[in-house]
Amino acid sequence: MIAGPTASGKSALALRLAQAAGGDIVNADSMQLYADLAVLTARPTREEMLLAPHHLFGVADAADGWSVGRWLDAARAELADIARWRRPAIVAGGTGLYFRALTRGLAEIPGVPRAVTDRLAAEAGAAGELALRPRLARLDPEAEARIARGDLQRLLRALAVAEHTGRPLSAWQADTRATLAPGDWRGVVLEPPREALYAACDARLAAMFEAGAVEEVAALAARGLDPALPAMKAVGVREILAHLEGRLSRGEALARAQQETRRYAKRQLTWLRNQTPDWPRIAASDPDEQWRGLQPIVGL
RNA sequence: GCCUGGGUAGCUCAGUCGGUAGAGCAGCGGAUUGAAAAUCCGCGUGUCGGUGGUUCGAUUCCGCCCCCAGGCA
Repeated sequence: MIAGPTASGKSALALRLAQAAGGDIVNADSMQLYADLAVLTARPTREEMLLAPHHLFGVADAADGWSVGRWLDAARAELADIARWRRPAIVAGGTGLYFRALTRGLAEIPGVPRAVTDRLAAEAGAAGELALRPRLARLDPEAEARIARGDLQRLLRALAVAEHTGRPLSAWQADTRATLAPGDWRGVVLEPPREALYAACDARLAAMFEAGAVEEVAALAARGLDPALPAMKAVGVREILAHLEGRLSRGEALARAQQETRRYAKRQLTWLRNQTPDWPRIAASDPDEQWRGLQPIVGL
């Protein structure tokens, strides 16, 4: 498993490893899932994907919002398939929660119907967070205590699960078992110096604009999808949309998208630092150095 | 050269009737179990341009110097 912030070099390293080890690459990035966003999510190109088998890249439609659970099911199926061919699987991506679901597991909670979440969201809009908190405190005091004030997303999720399943979210979550056996995998984190990483983020966003990111978002916008869908919230979509609507110049949109990317990279670093402290680190930002750092870890 | 205004956090600025300073943005730290590129919480990070003087004490008052902007020559 190769984790790391955006623009740290995961894809290139995964490809190199796949070629050297005869392995398959499985995507662990929540946005590279969507077919509509090839440029803006820095998805591997067609040429790169021909160099080794790639799985779960661009397999979802933006109109269809995926979730950790859906990804986990798909990833398990792909991993089982790859194992059948006795090939090594290389899971690479930037979504920390996906790695967590794979290594530490994800609670098996029954799906909550759309009607329930819609109703709760409407209630939150009308009554506000403060009105819903006492309700959650009664149904799931543990979750209520844990969820920070203002975090409406988690509050509604906990409430939805408790009300719909009749069992507190914290109870479901306490049930979690690891998806993969501890000895079956190894993880590594790419952790380039902050300054180099931010420079790479900036350069890549500029390249994306040159490579058609604006046109890509224009096509996505033309579909008229629900702005609440995950794909509509990818970094850069919002900024480019503002540009297309004339609220930002192209240069301003680029600058803001670069800034949002840097912030995103920082959040990823925070996650990895605290959630995967036991995974070995590769601090280099140069691809060759990263490869040399990876070899002893995977025994090549 | 003269006049005026201004040099305070990375940036734009506020402020201190003399008791070592605070906003926004940027930045940093943290949380993270079906939206996770999401969502949320927390934190000022300073030779107050330099140098002398007055003072118990100067970023604040005074002198000189440097820099920036505008005006007059």
